[in-house]
Amino acid sequence: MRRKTKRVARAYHHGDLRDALLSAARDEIERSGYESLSMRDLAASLGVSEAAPYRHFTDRRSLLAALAAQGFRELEAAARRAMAKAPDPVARMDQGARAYLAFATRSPELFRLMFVSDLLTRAAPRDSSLVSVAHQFHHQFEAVVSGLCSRKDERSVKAAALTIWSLLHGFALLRMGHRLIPFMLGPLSGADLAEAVLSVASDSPNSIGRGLDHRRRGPRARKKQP
Amino acid sequence: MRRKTKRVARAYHHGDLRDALLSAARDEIERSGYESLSMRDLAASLGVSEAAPYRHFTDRRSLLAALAAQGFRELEAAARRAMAKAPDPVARMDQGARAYLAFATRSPELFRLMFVSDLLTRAAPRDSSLVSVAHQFHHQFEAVVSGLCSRKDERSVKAAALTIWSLLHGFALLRMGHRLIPFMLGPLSGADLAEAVLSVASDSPNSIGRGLDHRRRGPRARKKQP
DNA sequence: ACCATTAAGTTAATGGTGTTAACATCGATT
DNA sequence: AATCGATGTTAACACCATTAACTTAATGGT
Repeated sequence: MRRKTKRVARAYHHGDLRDALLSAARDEIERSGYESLSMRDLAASLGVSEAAPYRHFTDRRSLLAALAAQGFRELEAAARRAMAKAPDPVARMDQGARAYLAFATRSPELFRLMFVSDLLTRAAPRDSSLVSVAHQFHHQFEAVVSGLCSRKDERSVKAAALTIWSLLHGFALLRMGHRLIPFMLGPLSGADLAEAVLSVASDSPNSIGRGLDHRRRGPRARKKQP
Repeated sequence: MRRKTKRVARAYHHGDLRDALLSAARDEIERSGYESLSMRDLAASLGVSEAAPYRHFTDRRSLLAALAAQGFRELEAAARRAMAKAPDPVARMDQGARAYLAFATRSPELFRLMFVSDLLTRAAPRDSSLVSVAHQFHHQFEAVVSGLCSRKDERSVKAAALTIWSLLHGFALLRMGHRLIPFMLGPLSGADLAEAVLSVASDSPNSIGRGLDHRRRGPRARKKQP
């Protein structure tokens, strides 16, 4: 229904099916959740045969992976744009965090697909381009946090980055539980709460540094990773 | 495979199918992810016919919902047990948070099912008992955080609870991205990172209070505050 | 002791799904 | 102009959730 009917109204070749699939799939998952996306319905909605999508994506999984990769690129771009006009590192962090939360709010299902689906963790043929774009995203995030940290050693920065990311990430996800959230909010407005979270995010690099120093007895008492 | 073969080795009635289904399903989802759980395979693995499970669960969804509800009860019990011997509110929070993270580590797929699947948010016939047990869980969580807060008004407590929960929740989920995490960790051990996160969790109630006061300059600057 | 009821299994069928093989069409290259 | 590869189609296959209709066995009232 995109721009297909424009041409001859019955062209044998769609002309732009790959993009049309991604775009239609994206609309569809926001409507009904990514778990219930049906390849057949998708094809039908574009007026194309059941098997046509498989000329462009080997799998349903790979279509979803492409969607997720597109989401990562988009999120990175949005964050970059938001941070562009920030004067100092603190403002950069703040704007970046806002962009992250805004993305999760605008496209919750895409966000879930990117971060909590089994695409990145399960199944043998993991889409390598998806993995690389996800890594790239995290790299940029660490750079932003680094600007915020007083101590720039790798340990501190990585700890701070993952802590702040955890906070934003968890908040974004909890906010999606439509029925749960009103119960949790009480008299609090969503905006106020977001401010609270963001203020903690800005403060935390210091706490993290203190935390790491406080708790460690021996230089590196243990090397194991649970 | 439970205690079925004990009796007569070919009893027409299984005797304990409901529990057996839940138990087998739980094992299975931790092995292959909850999205790919198959009712047929499940039935087959218990030596029972394809339709048998539907005598105990109306749906695949409702089986998963029962699994999730069981998870909530278990998590709540584990947290309660962990917090039982804590002398003060700070220790309570710490122990509760550790129990939460430990649960997510021990049963990652069940955790995903409980918190980021579409069970609680999507679809018309939402399992009401699941919703209520989830609410109950959150209520207990708020009580723990309340003990940690200097200011006990509802606004502050709810903000603190959701902030701390966000942090733990996000960390638990990020830690599941098997391939992502080594990349994020760098020279940091997982245990050290957990300590950092936990220390922020303990500190944050104060930050949150400050955050809320600082940032608000709207019309009704304070509504229920002496 | 009988029998009706019912919970808990069974088999068989329905309809939907991802996916693939074999064939068809068309735009582009030679 | 003939060909060839990319893109689309049709017709299958295998899997899966779910349901209808039937069977078995245990239970409880008389």
